[in-house]
Amino acid sequence: MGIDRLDGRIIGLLAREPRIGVLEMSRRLGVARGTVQARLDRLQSNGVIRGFGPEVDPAALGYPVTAFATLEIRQGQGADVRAHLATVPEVLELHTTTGTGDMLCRLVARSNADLQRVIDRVVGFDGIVRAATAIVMENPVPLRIIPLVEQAAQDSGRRD
Amino acid sequence: MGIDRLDGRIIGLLAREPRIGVLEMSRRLGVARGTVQARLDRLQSNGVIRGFGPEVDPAALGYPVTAFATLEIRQGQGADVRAHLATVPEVLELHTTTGTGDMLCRLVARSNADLQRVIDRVVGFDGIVRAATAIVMENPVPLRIIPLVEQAAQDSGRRD
DNA sequence: GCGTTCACTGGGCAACCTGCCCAGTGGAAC
DNA sequence: GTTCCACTGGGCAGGTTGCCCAGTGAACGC
Repeated sequence: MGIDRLDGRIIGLLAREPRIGVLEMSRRLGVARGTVQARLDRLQSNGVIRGFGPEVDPAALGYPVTAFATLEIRQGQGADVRAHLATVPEVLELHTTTGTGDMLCRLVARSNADLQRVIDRVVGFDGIVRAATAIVMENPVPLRIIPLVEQAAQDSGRRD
Repeated sequence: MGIDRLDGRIIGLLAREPRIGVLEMSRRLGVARGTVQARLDRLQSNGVIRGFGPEVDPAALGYPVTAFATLEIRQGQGADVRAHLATVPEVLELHTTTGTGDMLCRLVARSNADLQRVIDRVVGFDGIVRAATAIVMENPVPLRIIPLVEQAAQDSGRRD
């Protein structure tokens, strides 16, 4: 567990120019191609790099509205609620949490009006007692990982 | 705006096998290579596909704890708070929202104890009045987009 | 000290894919 | 009917990948 500075630079390069290729990376980093290849293999088998899936923008797909819903679940209904929410395409992610609610989910919708439909579908299930929804207005910091990668690379002066 | 079924299948293929390449995709989808290439170009210039950055797992990086913090901001301090939070590597994303809080941010930390340090750093800023934190226990639905893509592809029988 | 292990280097090879080009076809819109 | 557009199927040079190898140097255990 943990990454060193070279790993950090590899991830940084990939994040900035995803289509860059192993050869070009080795040139930029000043190391042999085999080294970059080996590092990449290790990062992937480590699970540090989970994959290279396309980043799809829900807004461009016609779903410009994002919201977070805090759900309160009836005792013992957790599994059913999870299964139900997994069937709703507009539910982009779901977490179970400590705190006031029991679950937190990220929703998208075609419009504010459409959000009502989505929420109705989400809460239209027996195990859900209450839902509190917060609509996202701005997204000053979009989901990012580079600063954390750099932090992690700094923290460990280790080789692997 | 919007995608058709072929676009949906292209995104689906890419999501399942990100390293697949245009040629192999064209074979699987039974269309000409140029078609897939043109579709991909369009999806990217449309902004539907934002990129192909590596998906990095914070847990594998040594940050297994995730939390969501709802922040209450002093009037007129929004911009300063945004700038402050952007400098904290453990802040993975930040949204301004309607509802009880003014902002919602996703945090990671090395441990529950470390989370205290992160929260201290987050709220150790003048413009933040109050913070409510919910620690994530489980993540039954990890961030996903495919179901929504399929929904969007269904909805439009359109060519583009 | 001494041998082993491991990561990295720098090189080479065939196979494959990319980016780019082209002419031809079929359907839809005007 | 004409034009426009997406798609097809083909070809080409250049670059990249995946794989292999021997040699080097540093760290480790004995």
